Amino acid sequence: MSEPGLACCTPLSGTAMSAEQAEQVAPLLKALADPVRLRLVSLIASSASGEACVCDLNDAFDLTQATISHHLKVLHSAGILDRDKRGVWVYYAVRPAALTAVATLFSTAVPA
Amino acid sequence: MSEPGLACCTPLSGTAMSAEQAEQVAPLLKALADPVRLRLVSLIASSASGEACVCDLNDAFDLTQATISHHLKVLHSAGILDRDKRGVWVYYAVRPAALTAVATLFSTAVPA
DNA sequence: ACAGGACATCGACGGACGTCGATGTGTGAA
DNA sequence: TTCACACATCGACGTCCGTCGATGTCCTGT
Repeated sequence: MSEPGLACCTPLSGTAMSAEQAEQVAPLLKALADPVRLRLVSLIASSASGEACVCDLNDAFDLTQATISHHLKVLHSAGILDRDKRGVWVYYAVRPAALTAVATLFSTAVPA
Repeated sequence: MSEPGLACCTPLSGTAMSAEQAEQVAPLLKALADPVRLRLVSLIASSASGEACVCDLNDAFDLTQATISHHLKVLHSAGILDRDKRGVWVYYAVRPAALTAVATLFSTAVPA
């Protein structure tokens, strides 16, 4: 780490994101930072009923059912998807609060 | 992959995100899906002049200068940060288009 | 009770990621 | 020219991630 001998530029004024806040938001972004999971969320969100069962999601990808189940588990654990077992089938729905949280984060981050 | 023998639910109507679009947006989110990089962007964005030099950013973390330089390179390669070498020091600035792209992505993804 | 289907879990594999110490590169001052 | 400094790059290490095949669990007909 460099010593604070001389000031070369502005001292980063204003209230930036705290370390705790960053550690809290990063997992949410990490869950979305995957092409497959991004398409999964998009597919579910663009569905007419706002939800989708795993059987349809499986057919939309050239991936194993185990892999899709894994991705859905990641999205569910991150609080992005709601899980609802109805009989034999399992329906996933997008939790709007999670996505709007990300949207507001980046819309308020840049004041321009 | 399951055979489309019987329709169990809605066929995922509406225009969802394409595979190419997902492959294009995912790296941008992956670059932001890290607590350190999130704080870096936040620090630069909340700076009074809208930019920050690496020397100040180094002091804000308990990490090696090599690690900070690596994170800045990732953010720069993803098109999130602009790099401007001015004499001995290097200044990084947030590219607003990248952040607003993410914001609009998630604000339009959920129609509610 | 039994069989079959829908989905989750497990264990394993290859590759990518975050971090570090060491070294390289370019700039300004003495 | 020589030195010190700011920053980038390199090589290496441990860990996490995406994907798979195999297996387990739960539900529903028959």
